[in-house]
Amino acid sequence: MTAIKPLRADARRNRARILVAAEVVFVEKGPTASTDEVAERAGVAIGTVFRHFPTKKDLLQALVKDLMLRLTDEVTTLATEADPATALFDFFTRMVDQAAAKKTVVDLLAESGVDIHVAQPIQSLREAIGQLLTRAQHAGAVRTDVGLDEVLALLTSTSQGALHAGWDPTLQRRTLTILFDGLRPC
Amino acid sequence: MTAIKPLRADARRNRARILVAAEVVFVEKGPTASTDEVAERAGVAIGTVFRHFPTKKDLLQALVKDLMLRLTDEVTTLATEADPATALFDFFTRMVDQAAAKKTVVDLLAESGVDIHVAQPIQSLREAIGQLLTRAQHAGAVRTDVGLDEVLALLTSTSQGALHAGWDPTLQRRTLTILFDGLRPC
Amino acid sequence: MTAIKPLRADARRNRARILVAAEVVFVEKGPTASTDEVAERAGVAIGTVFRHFPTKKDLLQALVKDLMLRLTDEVTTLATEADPATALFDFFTRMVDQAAAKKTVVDLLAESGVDIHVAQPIQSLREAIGQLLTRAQHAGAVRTDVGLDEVLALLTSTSQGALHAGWDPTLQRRTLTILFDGLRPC
Amino acid sequence: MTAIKPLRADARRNRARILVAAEVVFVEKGPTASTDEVAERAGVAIGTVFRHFPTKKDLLQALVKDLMLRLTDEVTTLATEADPATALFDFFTRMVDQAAAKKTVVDLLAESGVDIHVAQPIQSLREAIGQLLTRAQHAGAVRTDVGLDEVLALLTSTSQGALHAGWDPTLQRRTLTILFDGLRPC
DNA sequence: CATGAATGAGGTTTCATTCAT
DNA sequence: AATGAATGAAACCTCATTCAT
Repeated sequence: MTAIKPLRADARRNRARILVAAEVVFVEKGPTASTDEVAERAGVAIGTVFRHFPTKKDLLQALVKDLMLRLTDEVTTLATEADPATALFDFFTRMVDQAAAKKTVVDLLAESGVDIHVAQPIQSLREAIGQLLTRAQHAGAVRTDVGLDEVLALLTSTSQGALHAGWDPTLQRRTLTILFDGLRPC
Repeated sequence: MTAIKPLRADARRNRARILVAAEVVFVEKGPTASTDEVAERAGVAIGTVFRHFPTKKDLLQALVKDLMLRLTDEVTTLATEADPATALFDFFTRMVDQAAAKKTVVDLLAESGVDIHVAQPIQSLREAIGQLLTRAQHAGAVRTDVGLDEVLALLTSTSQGALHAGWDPTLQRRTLTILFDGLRPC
Repeated sequence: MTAIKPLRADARRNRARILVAAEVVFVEKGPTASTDEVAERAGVAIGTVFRHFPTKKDLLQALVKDLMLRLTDEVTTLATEADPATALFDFFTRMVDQAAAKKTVVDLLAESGVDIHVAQPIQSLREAIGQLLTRAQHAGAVRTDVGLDEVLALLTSTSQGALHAGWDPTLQRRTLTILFDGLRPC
Repeated sequence: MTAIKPLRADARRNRARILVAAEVVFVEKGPTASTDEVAERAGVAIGTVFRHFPTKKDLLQALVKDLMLRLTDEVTTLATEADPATALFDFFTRMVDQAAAKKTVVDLLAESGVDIHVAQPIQSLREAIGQLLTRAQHAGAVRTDVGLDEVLALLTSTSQGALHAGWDPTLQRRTLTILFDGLRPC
């Protein structure tokens, strides 16, 4: 149980602005973009960035954690509210779309050799996606011999692939179609 | 048409050693590894690296070009000698295996924001893979409504995905199986 | 004549705690230790340190002043109550002992380029030691051609020397013995 | 046995210039002076300083080592050529004089928390001074119950003491006189 | 008065690239 | 052509000091 110290209003505001700025900057220039640039974009001084994230690594990790939490929320909603037969495919599609629009932080993480110490958020996401899969299988929309690991592997691969040049939306659909056909019972 | 100046024997030897060293180093540490380290590993002085490749970018591009040529050779052989029905899947599998073993240079390229000026080698590779695909389709092993672009997209995605932690060989096979099922006629 | 504003009870308490903390921290890490660390050790916020001591320099100076006052007290007691023939040597010995135990603030001062504006406390200490010397000379324990300046010079030198590695207590005694022999009449 | 790689002429020249500049700068401003300033004074770029001394610590240590070597030379000359009865006192006096003229690097070292890894040069110096002492004792100029450790302790103390404000040359002589009286047989 | 977040100059260090040897 | 020292911009990070809460 970690007692999280409540931050002062301005500090919390700055923390948020830094994370937003960091996402934008790193998405644009990759994880080698300078911390200075993040600070400038966030409209704070460089020292403020380092007060909140003592290391660049810490900043990247916080970014990942954040993204994971947002994703988990989204997936959980789908898992409880959407049509089981299509929810997994919908999520898959949405994720790849997002990845294509901006270099995901999952990617940043992979590229910058950050040691993953965000186990818990990742675990939550994994479980949420697991629900999607199970429900899709119960609904007969996905083969029962497909495991969560394969789904995740395909998801991350395709998301990252979508980042690279030359994937127009049409190509994405066609690629996903092939994948989905592989996942379907027949 | 560029007239290629014939290099002195020792110069050509050095060029080769640098490329080998660069591949090893960048595979190990990612594209942010220092050029110094490449030089040391190649057993030459840093100045020699820059004489052959005026820029780090140039070094990366040469690496990509090199890899493309090797891959094209391999694919061409498959396309003319192997069983049409399985050649595409074999190649696909082999490529993912290699990617899992070492960060491919395709990846390096993507990460370092290198402007792609290796059009020609890439084009050759593309065409060679196109042959594999066509022959597989003629042999009835692949759906005829699948295009070369989708195949390439899936190939690069999966290759890059294979780099990331947690893909044991078994997972790779299972993931590829799903993909291949998606590509097959039924 | 500076009218000293009476401080509120909590402010006075904080001031004292900061000084104690500063002595501990600077003794441990040298005068380059960060003011943050002093604040943390004192259990106050950084702003509180700067309210009491507008500058790091001020903090160092206050520390020196404090030490001088304590030393002067001690010497004055010796000068009025102890055996004249041994009081100087006793004091000398005690001071070197203390210096060996913890980096004196005199030393801190010297290292941090602080302009000496602690003239008055230093003057008092000087006079107190002067008394010790005079009385020792009257008692025939110290040569009469030795001046206060020399005594102070030897005192500070030896105190600082005692800080450096390799001065075990035995070596301190032997070194002081030589010094004292030099100070004695014959 | 460390094989010392012979440096290129310009590299050796730069190394020397950096050391000279460092001595000047650190003497003037203390060990907290910036490495940038050393570079500027040496007329080289900042990167050159760090090529020769990868860390500020390294630069300080090299400075110490250098000084030790020069001192050892000086002492050895005295030990073989000068009058045994006065050589020790001469050296002692000269060292204190130098210390008074410029903050010695021994002092810098002590202040900057540098781990001493200059054992060998220090040992040589120690031995050279030991010779001075032995010869002075044989010549009847120093008490035979005085050890090398005490002499060194007094030497470093007095040298450092001489750095601090208020030691005019006259005071130095008088202080040394007392010390020397303590060392002499009577 | 106390707090502690924000500031931003400045320090150390790295690294692609140039150039004298 | 090879060498490797020099360059210097830019990165990361620290810390004395200010100021809103």
